[in-house]
Amino acid sequence: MKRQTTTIKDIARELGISPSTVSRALKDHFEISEETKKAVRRVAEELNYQPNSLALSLRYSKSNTIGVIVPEIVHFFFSTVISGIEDIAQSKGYNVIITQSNESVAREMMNIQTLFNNRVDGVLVSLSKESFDYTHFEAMMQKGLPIVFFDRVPDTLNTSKVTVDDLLGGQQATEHLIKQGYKRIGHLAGPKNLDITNARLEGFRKAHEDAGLTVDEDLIIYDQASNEGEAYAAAFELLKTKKPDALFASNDLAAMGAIKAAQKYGKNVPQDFGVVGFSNWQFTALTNPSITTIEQPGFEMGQHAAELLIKQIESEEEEVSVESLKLPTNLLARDSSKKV
Amino acid sequence: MKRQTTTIKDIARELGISPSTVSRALKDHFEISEETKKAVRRVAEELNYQPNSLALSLRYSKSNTIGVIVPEIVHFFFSTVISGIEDIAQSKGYNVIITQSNESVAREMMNIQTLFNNRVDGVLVSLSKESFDYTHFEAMMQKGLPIVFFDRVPDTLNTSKVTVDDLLGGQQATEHLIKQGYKRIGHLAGPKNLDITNARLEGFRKAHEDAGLTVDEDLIIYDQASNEGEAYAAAFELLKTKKPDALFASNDLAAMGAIKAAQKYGKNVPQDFGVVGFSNWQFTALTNPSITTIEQPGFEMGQHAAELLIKQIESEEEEVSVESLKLPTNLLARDSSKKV
DNA sequence: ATGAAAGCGCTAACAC
DNA sequence: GTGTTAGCGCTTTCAT
Repeated sequence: MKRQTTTIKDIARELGISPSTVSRALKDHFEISEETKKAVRRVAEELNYQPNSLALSLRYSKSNTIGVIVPEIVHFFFSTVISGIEDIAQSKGYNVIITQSNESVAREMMNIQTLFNNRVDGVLVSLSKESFDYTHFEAMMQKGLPIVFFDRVPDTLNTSKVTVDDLLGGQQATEHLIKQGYKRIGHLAGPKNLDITNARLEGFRKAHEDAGLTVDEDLIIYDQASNEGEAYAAAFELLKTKKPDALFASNDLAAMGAIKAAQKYGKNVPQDFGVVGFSNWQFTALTNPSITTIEQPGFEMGQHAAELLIKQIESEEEEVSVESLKLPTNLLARDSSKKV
Repeated sequence: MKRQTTTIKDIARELGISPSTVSRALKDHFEISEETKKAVRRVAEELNYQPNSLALSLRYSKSNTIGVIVPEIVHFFFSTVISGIEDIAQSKGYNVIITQSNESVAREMMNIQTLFNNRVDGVLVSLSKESFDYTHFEAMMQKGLPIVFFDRVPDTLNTSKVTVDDLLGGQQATEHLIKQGYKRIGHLAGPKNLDITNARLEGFRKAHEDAGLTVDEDLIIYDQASNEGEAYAAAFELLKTKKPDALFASNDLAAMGAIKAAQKYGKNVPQDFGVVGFSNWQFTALTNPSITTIEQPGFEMGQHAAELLIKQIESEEEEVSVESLKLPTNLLARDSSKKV
């Protein structure tokens, strides 16, 4: 079925004037007589005229669309970010095209290419887990495509990024446990080579330092936190050999493992054993009242990333400004005071 | 920063031929000499030519983009549907623009208008809770915009719809409980005026009938299932007065309420009290091992909806074909056999 | 086998 | 104050 549309020409013909006059009248151009303007507006209304954005995009070489590449949409954190992106985009008159990499670099490369070909004005990217090489993004940026990264950002690329303040988060989490009276806090950390692992650990150390405590290095376990089972085993072993009185888990699955290990070990969580976990998955926070959660501000991240990108798109500067934002985390505390 | 692009003209200039020849060569037109084609392809490759999709869209009045309106993106079910939509769209060369209504009709009307103005080729819609009037969609459809509804569909509009087979789901859920040995099954139903409420109830009755059981109407509670607290109260009251041995909850929050009420009442779930709940939120299924869940096939729904829409978009017919699909639900059974 | 020209819908410099 | 024209990038009819 053919779509019926009225164009500027239709209005012009109707009124016996030229298309350019109509165009100007619709934009309230100062050289057009009030009379003509009124007439044009009336007819436009009558015929239910809607400007053709495709024509505009072509004319201005600007699509007013931004692209997004996320590892997966079906993920609480990323869909929250998308929501934040939508929020800003909408308010600034941009459409949002969502694509997902499914954690594959190949898909990621396809996506960025597709988005570029579809003339998006800029792209927001959170890297797939496989992405250690960023040349496909670099190439696009060199072609003049503005890209802002969020959450999972490239370490080397000189570009705008929005991330979570992991140091602060690590500190908040640890402080919380210390405040509850816990002193021997185990740490189920991520892989040693990851920036976030180290930032969170730094926060962990800082909190200890601030409280006048020393960190027992034996209580830090690296790279055993990628799933619940692994974390469970690591936590149980830790409990047996090093007797921590609380656990800091680097993600929510690890936190689940930690809790189960503590319970298995005879601990009462959260009454006599504290667990705090980073989460971008919301499940822990919502469903497990025993875990104190460090919440990642997804919506705000989306907002900030979109704002940065649009600023870059609309900037006249030849030289792109590079900004790095670190958003504060949020502590969702549970009542888990250690019984003294 | 200006975006550099090579156009067909650049290739033409480079080779000293006309743009139209280049265009034809690139489409492997039979009247172009093999020699020219080769040269064109070579230069296109060299200059990294990418067709301008905006120009194409304008030329063909087809954007190869479909719009989506969901109540909210941050919702397991809807993000799953979106994922399914992406899947099909991608494979058929369509972009997807996502918008959310945030459960407001006003936003919904804005969204459909925006999408229309942005020349999407068709739209997939799941209605907001506020939407009982569908004239804004009807108007668009009359203008020739293909629309396919999914999950929350309009009852009156004559249009393609994709939904879940609630009757089957209700039946599956009930059968499951009956098979476990439960005989007095309470039913926390939705509002009486909703189609899904009645379909699920019908399945509930059918399962009873098939098993030679009669339904005790007193065990059916309407419209007290919209949140956990409400459901809890209703379930507790039901337990006290009507002594059911199992509960069928019309959604996952209600299921949570039902479980808590049963536990409060001294029941052991799932050992001596069965609970089954519909879920499009996944939380129950993933996190509460006591609830048997009727899963709604989100991904498949997205796929089917997108397929239907694209078929409609690409159909040459003047008359749009209206199809209604009901997708089978999936029972995620838990081990909750009644101890006999 | 290839080129010139018109047009998708809109805008803006340049007429008058 | 309004019309004419050219052009955004591409395709396609009509010439040659």
